[in-house]
Amino acid sequence: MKIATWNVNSLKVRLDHLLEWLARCQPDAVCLQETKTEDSAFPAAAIEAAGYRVAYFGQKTYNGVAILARSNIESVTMGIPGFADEQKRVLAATVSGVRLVCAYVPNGQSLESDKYRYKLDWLAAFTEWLRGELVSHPLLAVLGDYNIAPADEDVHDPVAWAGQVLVSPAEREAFDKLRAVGFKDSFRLFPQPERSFTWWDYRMNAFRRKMGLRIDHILLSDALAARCTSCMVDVAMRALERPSDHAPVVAELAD
DNA sequence: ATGGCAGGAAGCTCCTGA
Repeated sequence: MKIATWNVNSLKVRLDHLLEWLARCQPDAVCLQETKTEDSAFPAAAIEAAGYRVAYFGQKTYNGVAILARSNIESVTMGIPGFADEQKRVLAATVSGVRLVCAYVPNGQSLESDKYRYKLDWLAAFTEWLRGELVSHPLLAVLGDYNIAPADEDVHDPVAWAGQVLVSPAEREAFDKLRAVGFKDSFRLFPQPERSFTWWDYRMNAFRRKMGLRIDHILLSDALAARCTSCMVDVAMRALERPSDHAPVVAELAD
């Protein structure tokens, strides 16, 4: 089973890229973030024509998540239970017996921002929810845009980024705490190229200059990590004309 | 020290993202 996560930065703008990528990559399940699309405008027909079923939880302008799968999408839940949130950032579903959580973690904007406090509160609620989910769903994968670069090797210039949002100690502690619930960062289960990133700023030719961050992740429960045979970043998607600023991350699970 | 690129909504400019 091939599972993937991709922040598309507007599904409307990226639909052609998505369809081409589905045909080339042939993932069994995909978690999308930043669809920026109201449910009434979700391009379900085009995606279904490509052989995928869809579940979506979106809003206008900001946020929005979706799960695509080649087999049935079951037991769909939206949001973090018990955490009041106007922003549509979490969608969970079961596909082929695997529980998938699609997450768009808040950005935080800056350490001084109210949005940073929201990010940390959000991560605390997310982590406690997943602690329970792991008990009821041992085959659990949490895929998404975490907006956290877990370690300095995930940052093109750790000195320049030190103390900023996406790399701050409190955010990394929150990521470590989530991992400690019982997840492995699938990307780090395998040797990887140096300077592997999943996001590059649109400005300053950041992609061409390899100035990126690794902030999109596929976390796997121990039972799924034991079945994981590969994890890679599909960098080619960032090199296209009018790309998303994020590249997909793809993991393979043995049957 | 600042803005830089992109998308969306609104509407000819601003907010947000990361």
